[in-house]
Amino acid sequence: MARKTGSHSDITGPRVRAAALKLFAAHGFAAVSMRQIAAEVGVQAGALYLYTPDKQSLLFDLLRDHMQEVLDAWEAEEKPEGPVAQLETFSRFHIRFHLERPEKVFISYMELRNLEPDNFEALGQMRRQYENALEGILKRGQDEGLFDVDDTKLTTLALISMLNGVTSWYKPDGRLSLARVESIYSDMAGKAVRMPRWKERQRKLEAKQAAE
Amino acid sequence: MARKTGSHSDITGPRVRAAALKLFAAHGFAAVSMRQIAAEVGVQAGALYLYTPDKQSLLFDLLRDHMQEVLDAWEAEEKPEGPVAQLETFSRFHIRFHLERPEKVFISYMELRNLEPDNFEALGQMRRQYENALEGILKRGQDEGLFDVDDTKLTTLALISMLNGVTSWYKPDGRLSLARVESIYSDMAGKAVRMPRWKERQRKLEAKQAAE
DNA sequence: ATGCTATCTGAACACACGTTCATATCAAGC
DNA sequence: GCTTGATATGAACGTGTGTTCAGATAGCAT
Repeated sequence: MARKTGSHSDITGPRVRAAALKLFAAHGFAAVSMRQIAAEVGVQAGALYLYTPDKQSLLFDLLRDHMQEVLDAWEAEEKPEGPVAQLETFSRFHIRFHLERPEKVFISYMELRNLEPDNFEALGQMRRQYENALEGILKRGQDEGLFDVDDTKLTTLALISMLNGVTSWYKPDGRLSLARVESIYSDMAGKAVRMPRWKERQRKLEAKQAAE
Repeated sequence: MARKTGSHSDITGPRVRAAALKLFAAHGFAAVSMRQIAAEVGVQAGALYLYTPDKQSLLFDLLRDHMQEVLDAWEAEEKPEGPVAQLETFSRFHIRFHLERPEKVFISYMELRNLEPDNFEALGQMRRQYENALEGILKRGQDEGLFDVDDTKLTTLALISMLNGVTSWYKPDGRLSLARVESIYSDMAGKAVRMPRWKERQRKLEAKQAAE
């Protein structure tokens, strides 16, 4: 018995990806079998190969599509003027976007090592592109004397690590609302890099003295 | 041919754990076979069972021993007076300790889900104990008006996420020295939670006005 | 009603898995 | 030198793996 009513490629295809995402996130790529994925979809294992050439592609497609989504979404995000406001926008965007897709984020940072070298490299490039968006903000802020950052590359990674951490404990029905979490994190990020007022005053003072 | 010269339990046991650690960190628990571990040690798969009851215990023992090491090391660490200095000590300790054991840290945060429920729970308790050390510092700092933290629990997790992130990019022979990384991170952590001076002044002002 | 094609089944392939165990080998104690 | 016990082998067990494929089924076009 094949081809049940209304069961088409357009339906099964997405369901395969959804099942793979769910199971990879829960148990890890290596620990999930094609038969488990098939069972989740309600199909035999052989049928999966109508929708993916192999297991590895199933993982890679999920990761690549996710990263593309992140990049597109950040591209589309309305950006305010000035590094300080932009950093807040980035922090809030990152938290919100990632909390809305916890499983994709999870596998994106967990399963990279299960990718074959070529696929790994492709993903790494996309990730670096995203990191550069944040580093650009930090650099501009530093040039304008608004941020006090020792090393922009390192700080970028530190901030992203911090923001990513949210996915490992946040529960939608937990103690804190999404809006609250957004605020707290973007606050911490801002404070971690902002030029302290006393340092700014000192800088101006020194500039004055040097001019005399 | 068994029992080669000088080949004893005292030698092979640690070598088994070392091989398991190395391979689990590189490819993930589920993706590593007992035969691979045995090959790394230079022994047949069957011999591993003289040193571990099963594969799961191999993982759990690694994770538990690591967490115990962390807890003991922090216990032994000399702590200065005052939350501000203590936070710096904690940050520096965390960075240093974890960068010296990148593989153990990696599997500690990656392979938790491969633990059976009981083992998972045991590990979670140890981890919470460590987090409480940091949260204690934040709480005292907040009580003394030195820190400006919205939610100590959330901030604890955010800081630890940030500090942990270092393990995913740091290379011992890279651009930045361990000492430099320590400084940058502990600096960011401090700034992220410290009470800003203008806010402190405002607080004192308001207290004065309320007294009138 | 018939044929066509997209969709799926179910069995099979070769291989790898974790684990067990009878057997062999060596180092040390008497 | 012989026995003993710790340490290892290597084959085997049953189960599960990713993947392939001939054949079955069902909806659509004619």
